[in-house]
Amino acid sequence: MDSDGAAPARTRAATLTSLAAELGVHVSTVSRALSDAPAGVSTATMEAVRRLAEERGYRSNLTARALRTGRTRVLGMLVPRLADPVLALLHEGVDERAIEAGYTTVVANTLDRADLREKRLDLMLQRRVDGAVVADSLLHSHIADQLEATGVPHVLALRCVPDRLCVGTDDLAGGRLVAEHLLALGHRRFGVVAGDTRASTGHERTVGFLAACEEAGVEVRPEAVVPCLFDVRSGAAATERVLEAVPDVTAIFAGSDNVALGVLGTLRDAGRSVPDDVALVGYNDLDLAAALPVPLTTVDSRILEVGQLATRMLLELLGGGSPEPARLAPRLVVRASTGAG
Amino acid sequence: MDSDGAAPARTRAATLTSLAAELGVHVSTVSRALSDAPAGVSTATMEAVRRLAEERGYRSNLTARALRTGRTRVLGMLVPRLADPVLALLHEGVDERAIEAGYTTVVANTLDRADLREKRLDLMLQRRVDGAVVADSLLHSHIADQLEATGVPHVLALRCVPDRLCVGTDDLAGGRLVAEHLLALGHRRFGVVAGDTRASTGHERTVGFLAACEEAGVEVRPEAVVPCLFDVRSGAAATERVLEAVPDVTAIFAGSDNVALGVLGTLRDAGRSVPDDVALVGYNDLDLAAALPVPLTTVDSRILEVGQLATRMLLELLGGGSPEPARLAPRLVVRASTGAG
DNA sequence: CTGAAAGCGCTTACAG
DNA sequence: CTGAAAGCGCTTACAG
Repeated sequence: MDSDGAAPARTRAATLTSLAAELGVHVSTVSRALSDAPAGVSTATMEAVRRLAEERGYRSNLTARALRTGRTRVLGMLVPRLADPVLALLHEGVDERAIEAGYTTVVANTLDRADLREKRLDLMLQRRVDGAVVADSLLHSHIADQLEATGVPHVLALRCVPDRLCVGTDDLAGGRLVAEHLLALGHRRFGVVAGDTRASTGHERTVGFLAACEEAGVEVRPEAVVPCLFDVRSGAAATERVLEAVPDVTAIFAGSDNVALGVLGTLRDAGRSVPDDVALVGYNDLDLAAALPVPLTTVDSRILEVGQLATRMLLELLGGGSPEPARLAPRLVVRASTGAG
Repeated sequence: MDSDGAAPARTRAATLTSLAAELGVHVSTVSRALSDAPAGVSTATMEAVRRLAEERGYRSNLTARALRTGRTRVLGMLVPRLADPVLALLHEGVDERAIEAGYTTVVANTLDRADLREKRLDLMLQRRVDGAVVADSLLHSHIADQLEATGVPHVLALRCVPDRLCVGTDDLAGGRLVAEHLLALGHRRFGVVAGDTRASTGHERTVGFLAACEEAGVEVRPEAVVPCLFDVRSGAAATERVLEAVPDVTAIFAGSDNVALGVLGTLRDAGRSVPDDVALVGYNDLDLAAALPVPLTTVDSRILEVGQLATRMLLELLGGGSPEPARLAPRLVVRASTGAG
């Protein structure tokens, strides 16, 4: 560390004005010469300006530019929790496309708490984000309305809300895929560790699953469907209740891969093996699903694509377009946890 | 979506100037009345100003404030990849403390690639971040020097570099803990799936492990130590080489829990069970370690605390202080994958 | 092709 | 306690 004593007096950063002064031209000339699409600037001055800018290590001040142009080129992103691998992946898709388009992404954890969400959203608005990707919607909350009221352009991602611009996976179809797979294998006694049914994801996956069961004439008792948070611990606890409700369960549908990990732990502690005693299906197809000692059958929910598409739609919105809501088709990925392989 | 036709002409956002005009006072008065520590403002005007601000939904423009004050109150964060749960956790610690202190965090993935790192860092500097937390350092790269050259205050986190302000875990000690644990269990034939040894984390964990083995008079052949990336797939591939080098291996040290997941997959495919045939130890103690069907012995590397501390140090730096580098003590967490329980 | 001016929204010494 | 002015660094019509 600074073992060489006091930091050297940091030289003031170069500005358009300082460059202009040094070159003896007007600041507006420098601005034009350095702009992405230089219009009406002689090649000679352009070269001179760019050379000096390079030499002085000039870096444009995006704060000043934002104030002047009224556009920050910053996109906000609201997520329940970025440390959840599903949201991390979504963020990756969003950020990738944002960067490509010259935008910076700012992400905030809201932990599905209204108070935090409000604070973080407020801060984003103070920072004047040009738009927002919102991935923490709950079905019966007012977040979508609040957002609408702020007037900031936004698109919901992953978790949808009726009648709102949203991009997600078709979770109803995903739930159906799981049920059809398990029914085809001959299973009839089901448990559902549903994940968070306040969110459209957990809700629709469960509804799709149950609908397919009903159509097949297979009853799933209400007590066999237990909601929980989308994390390992909560999934493990919910599984205990499922086992109480359906002691002779032969197949469990978990609302996410993380939840499935919790299910796995509880089954292990209960002395039941997968898939011999109980078949297990997760959701999302995270990396870990394939890596588990017993690879997990799951549904590829195309999170990365959802993130990319959400950004594309948001940018379209910012450009004055009217993007259509979208639901990507989920894909069943069969592995050993349902007896295959 | 906007089924109700064209968006309503969005009313221009309130500004200090618009509030001042409406109240018939000077803009500077409004600014003072709304400041966090209002100095020299009558209670009457303060109340009037705040009431109107509330009514008009005034939100201060942080972009303008930043330009004026020369401080953005934004902290940058450079990580290899946020979708890696270790970095996601680090970010959580950083962001938590940053928010508390009134700062916003901006994070960028550099994928351990020099070109991306340079681009993302440059963008951060154009955004005039007040400081940066750097978690993507490599031992023999020039990133630390480049950062120093930019003059932006920064602290390295997790991955350290000699003679630089850094906060991380004592990975030498962590590697030793693992070796001592396995030696005490009687193991003598080791494999190391080291993770990325270009980073201090992977490097020091391995060096600590080998040093403890050597002191115990136990030889670990060079071919038994295989570096890889800190992800599942790369860990799985490296394990194959370890098994070739030491066919009768009885214990494997993985440089991270994710790498351990890869090891697990390869052992499974090779028909070797954990812990009966091979004992396995990971590193980081992510949530998934405890949740695995065979719970994973690992080292708690206190990632969240590292992130919190890194921010604390950075803020201290910004305040003119001279924080000391820090290395948190790691803790061994013994579970079934090494035969316990 | 270049210059001069205005202004984005704020804060902060400086007067009074 | 309040007002008036300056200025952060930029961009963009408007002249010439």
